[in-house]
Amino acid sequence: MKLQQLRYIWEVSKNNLNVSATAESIYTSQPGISKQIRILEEELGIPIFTRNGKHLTDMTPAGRQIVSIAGEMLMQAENIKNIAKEYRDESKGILSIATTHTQARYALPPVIKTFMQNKPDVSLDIQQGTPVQISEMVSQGKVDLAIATEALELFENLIMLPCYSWDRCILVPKGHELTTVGQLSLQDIARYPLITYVFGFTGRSKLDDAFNSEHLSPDIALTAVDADVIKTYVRLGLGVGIVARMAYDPKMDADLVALDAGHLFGKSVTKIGIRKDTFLRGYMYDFIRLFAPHLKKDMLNKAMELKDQGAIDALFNDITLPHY
Amino acid sequence: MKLQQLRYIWEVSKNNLNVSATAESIYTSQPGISKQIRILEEELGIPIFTRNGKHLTDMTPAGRQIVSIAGEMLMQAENIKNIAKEYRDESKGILSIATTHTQARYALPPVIKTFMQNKPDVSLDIQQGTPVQISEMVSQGKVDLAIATEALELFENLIMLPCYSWDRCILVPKGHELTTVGQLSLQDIARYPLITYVFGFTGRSKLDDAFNSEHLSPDIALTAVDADVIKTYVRLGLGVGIVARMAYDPKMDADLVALDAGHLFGKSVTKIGIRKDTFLRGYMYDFIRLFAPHLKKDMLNKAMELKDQGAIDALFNDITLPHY
DNA sequence: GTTCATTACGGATTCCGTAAGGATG
DNA sequence: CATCCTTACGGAATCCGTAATGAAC
Repeated sequence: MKLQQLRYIWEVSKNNLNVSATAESIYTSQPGISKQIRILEEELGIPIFTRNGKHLTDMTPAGRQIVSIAGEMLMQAENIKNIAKEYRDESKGILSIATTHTQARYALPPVIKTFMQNKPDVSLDIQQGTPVQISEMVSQGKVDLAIATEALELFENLIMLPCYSWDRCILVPKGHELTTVGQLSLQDIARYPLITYVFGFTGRSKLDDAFNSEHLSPDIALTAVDADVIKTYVRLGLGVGIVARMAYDPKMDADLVALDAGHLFGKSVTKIGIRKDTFLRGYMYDFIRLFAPHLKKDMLNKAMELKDQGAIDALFNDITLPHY
Repeated sequence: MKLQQLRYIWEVSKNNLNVSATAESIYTSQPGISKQIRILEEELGIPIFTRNGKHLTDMTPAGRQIVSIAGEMLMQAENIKNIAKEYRDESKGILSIATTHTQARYALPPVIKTFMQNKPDVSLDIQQGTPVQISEMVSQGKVDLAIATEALELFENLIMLPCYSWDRCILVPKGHELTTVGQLSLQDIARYPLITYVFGFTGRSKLDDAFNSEHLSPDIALTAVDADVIKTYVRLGLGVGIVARMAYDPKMDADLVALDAGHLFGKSVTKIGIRKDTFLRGYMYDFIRLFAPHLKKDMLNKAMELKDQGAIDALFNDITLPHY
């Protein structure tokens, strides 16, 4: 059994059982992979993949278990390499983060600015995607961290660390009728066409829940994946925007008014997702600490050791998160 | 990075950093190991071992972490092989158990007899040793299971499953004065020279605790690692024996009298120790079930998933163990 | 002087590429 | 017939043994 062989079965399983595509994605030859898989199956004495003639059609039950363990082993191999890198030069390295537009645009900039000043030898790699995409990326080890409000819970090999809570505000152009209403109600808002996030983005589900629980079916006129787009259409007078509060910038958005809506939709919590059993490099601790000051190194270690999300959540029970 | 290289550093670390001895123990050449370790260190860019000239003297901090992960990876490689074996032929295999004389001689025979009848294609390999030795064996993956009352808690990569509780009895020759006493007290016993287990064996510590708490310092005339030896000396009239109750066989030991001593020393619990994250073959579940009927497959899986001994103990809180 | 790790070197094996072959849909 | 996996084959790299070297205790 070779690590290389384990990598091949792992990669093939992540590429829809297509060996040719796998070969391309990892820059090697297709017969090479095919051969090594055969050798491994030979050594183990069982097939890992089921074949129909010359096509891989599925995985055997044993194959599934084996591939899953292989995945863990590959991660541990990465961990060993990272430990070595950390001891070689703890200031140098790469920090790759997958996140959503909302975070990258509104929550991360100050953190990243400070981080880059503090750790000039760490190069930052920020990937952007949908919540599901970024969760998958961190789950497969393609990035070190994911930062998101949604979807992280879908991958059970991740642990989630609460970072900050936030609520929403209503955006209207200056002079809009709603600015004259005191405390807004859902009914007030539901009278207007709404512009907000696409489903699955930036706490959109909380928003739907709130309207549903009051049996309102508002007119969602337009949805977008990010607040910049939403603001643009609010400016055009196409409707009332509902965005995360941190997306409203009093200076840049002086032509808009942000009305309080925290009481209408409740708080959402943005979390960092990390793959269980990952070796964290020193600068990763620092970055996390910058982003969420309550996540001190020992707190983080404690959370990483607990493999159970319930136990991790309990850890944070009596901590008040920063709120925006 | 090769699995072979990881195996080498792991084995060297388990052989007092002696490469020559390691080479012999795993039947390969010493320069081969030396070379591969150098190549690995070269690839990682850091030393794993510290050297004084040509002698390995210690491990670097990074090396310790790396070797520890390497150990986990090697276990996972074993797990993959075992999964394959299980699917190839679930009836065939080897079950290796490390245990103490007391278990092998008194607790295991009926279990093993039944098991061998049920699973004729599984060959049993019973290793005997001191509690510390057998705990170490299972901790290093040299056997599948350890069965013992003591020492398992010393190795933190093991989980312990309570199997049965037992207490002690006092052995005297027929007609001995003590047989006329009704309910025995520690004082009664402490008047005679005692013959019992060597320290570290078969719950010996509980025994010392009991005497200490009454400020008695009995005359321990003779200690032995097993009850058969103890009985022999009791027969010679050299003293009063204190052994585990299951070591008294009314038929074979008809010339001796067993006096109740459960109230004097309290219960001990015999446990099965298994390395965390081990893949258990089907017949292993069956064996454990035979030995400890309350350890059903789902119960066992639940316990194996919890990595924390405290949580495992909680699982068994409301279960009454079989008692001997 | 014995124990122990490293270096040197050669043969066997393994790995991985290209090219050709055969099955599937 | 386009896609995809397997087989065939050859060159390069790797692995692992023996023998020789040199440092540590």
